[in-house]
Amino acid sequence: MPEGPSMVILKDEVKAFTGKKVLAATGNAKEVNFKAITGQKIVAFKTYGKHFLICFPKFTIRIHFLLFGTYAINDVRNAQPRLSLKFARGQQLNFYTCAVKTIVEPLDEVYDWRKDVMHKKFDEAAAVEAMVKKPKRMVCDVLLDQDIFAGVGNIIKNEVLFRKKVNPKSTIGKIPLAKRKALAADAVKYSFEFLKWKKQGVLAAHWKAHKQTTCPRDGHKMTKAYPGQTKRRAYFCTLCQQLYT
DNA sequence: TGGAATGTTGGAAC
DNA sequence: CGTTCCAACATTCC
Repeated sequence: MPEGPSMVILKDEVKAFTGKKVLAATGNAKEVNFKAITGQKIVAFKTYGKHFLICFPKFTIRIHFLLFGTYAINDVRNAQPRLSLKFARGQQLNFYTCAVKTIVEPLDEVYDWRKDVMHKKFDEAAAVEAMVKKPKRMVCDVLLDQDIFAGVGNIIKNEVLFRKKVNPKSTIGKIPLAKRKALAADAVKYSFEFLKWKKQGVLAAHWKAHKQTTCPRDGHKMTKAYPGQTKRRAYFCTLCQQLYT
C-alpha cells in the first residue's frame, strides 16, 4: 500500500465519495474525534507523498498506511478498523492498521506540494539541490528522504537506482550533477510508471532490481544489502550500477 | 514456522 | 538542548 502512487490509486478509487455526507464515523484510532466527523461532508480527497487526505470543511483526516495498512471500499475486512466511515445506502470506507491524524491547519501550511513526486507542482530543480544539502549521505537514504522526495518508497528507490545505473551505497556528494538530475527525474518518471503498472496489476512483473536475484542487464548476481542510515533492503548489481565515492 | 517486509515515530542515549 | 540511533508498532506472506 505505502508508496506515493498507491495513494493516488486510492484517491481515484474513492472519488465517488466526494461530496457525500458521513452518517457515522467509528474506529479505534486515537487522535480522531469521531463525533466531529459525523454529519460532515467530504469536500475532497488529496494525497501528499504517502499521506492519504480526507478533506472536510474545517479539518482534514490524514491517513498513513505505514508498512501494513489496508483499506476496504464498500466492504469489510476481518479486523477492527482504525477508521470507518458510513454513508447512505450502506456505502462505507474502512481503513485498517494505519496511522490516523487530524489536521486543523490549512493544508498549504502543512504541506509543501513541490516535494511530492506525484504532484504536478513537484519542483525537480529544488530536489536536485536539496539532495546535496547533506553531501555525505548515501544516495539510498537521500531517495527515501520524504522531505525531498515525498512518496518515494523502497521499491521506487531500488528501481530508480538500477535504471540510472547508480550503486545505492554511493555518496550523494560524489555523484555528478547530471546523474543527480537523472535520478530526480526518474524518481518522478518511475513513480508514474509504478502507478500505471499497479493499476494494471503488473507492477511486480516490471521489477528489474527489486526482489531480483539476477541482473536483467548482464546476468550478474544481484546483491541484497541493508545500506545507509535507513537500512532498507537494497537490491543492486555491482557490475552495472556505478559506485561513486 | 519464524523472519522479514512497499514505513515512521518517539524516546533513550550521547 | 540538539542530534542520532534503535526499539516498537503491526500484519501478511513465504
